Amino acid sequence: MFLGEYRHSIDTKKRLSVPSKFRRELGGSIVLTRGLDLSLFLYPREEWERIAQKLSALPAGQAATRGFVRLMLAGAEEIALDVLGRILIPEHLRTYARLRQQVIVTGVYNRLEIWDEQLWNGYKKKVEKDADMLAEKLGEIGAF
Amino acid sequence: MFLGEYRHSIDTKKRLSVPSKFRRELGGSIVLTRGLDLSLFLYPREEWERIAQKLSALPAGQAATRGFVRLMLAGAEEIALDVLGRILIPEHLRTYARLRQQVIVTGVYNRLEIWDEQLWNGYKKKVEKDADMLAEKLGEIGAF
DNA sequence: ATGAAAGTGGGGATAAGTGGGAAATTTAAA
DNA sequence: TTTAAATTTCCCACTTATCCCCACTTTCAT
Repeated sequence: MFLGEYRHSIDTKKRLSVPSKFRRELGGSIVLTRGLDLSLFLYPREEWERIAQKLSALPAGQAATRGFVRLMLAGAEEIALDVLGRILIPEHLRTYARLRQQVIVTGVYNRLEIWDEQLWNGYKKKVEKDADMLAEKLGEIGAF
Repeated sequence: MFLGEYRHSIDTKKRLSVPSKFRRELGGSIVLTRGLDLSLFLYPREEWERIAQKLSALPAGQAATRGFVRLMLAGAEEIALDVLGRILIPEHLRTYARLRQQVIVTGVYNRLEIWDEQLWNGYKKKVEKDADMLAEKLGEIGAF
């Protein structure tokens, strides 16, 4: 399980160090994808294959579903860590997530998320505001 | 599994580089076909044969189905990569997909898609608008 | 304080994408 | 049938991006 929040920077060559704590669990084969809320998701390959299989099994007849599947699959990239544990972030994904130099890498259960630092801070603030409501929901599902 | 999004250009001789990442998996024998939503599909030969078989197995009773199947099968061309990994796009397919100079080549699970850049950008925007619905879908299938 | 590990930065080799000339082939026209 | 035009194929060259390697700095733990 991935846990923790790290502040890293993207260098002039579009490289980003994956926090060393995560590298072992990620394994050698990694998939970087378009995530939710303007973030990117990083999965170990096996985990991603589970998702890709489900996506590809959705009915291709409906235009909306087709578009969705297309966006998710085309928005994914199989990438590799370089010798020093860095990844190269493709242009279209960097654009999608509005990544600038400072980014946040967080562990979220079965994946990592990559956020632009400012978006992350804004998102956190917004979520904290809703904390009370969230607490209620959590109670409902029997957490805590 | 084909994944990713690449921006390439068609040169004055109607040639298009296939992203090198895809070449190995495509193999030597390739089929280029009229796709859905004004794109072209590119399949490894074996994969295409599977699909052609499915298409031809559809009930031919309904005129609409018959027409669709005919269009898909008739629009297919077997093509080859040149020494540098480029394909030559036949006139009628280039016209169908409205390809200009800048095109996007995407990996979508078992095929590649070729889009005119502007059409692709417009399509992405349209699909992204439905992000909320998409997120719900994601929850439904247990992805993420 | 010291050593080891992690993050950051950059030079240079290699590969990929792009463009164009010229030979070879095909098509059309005379 | 021959000639001319157009298209395709093969080849080579240029530019840009990616990969590999090394080195410096910072952080953390001993």
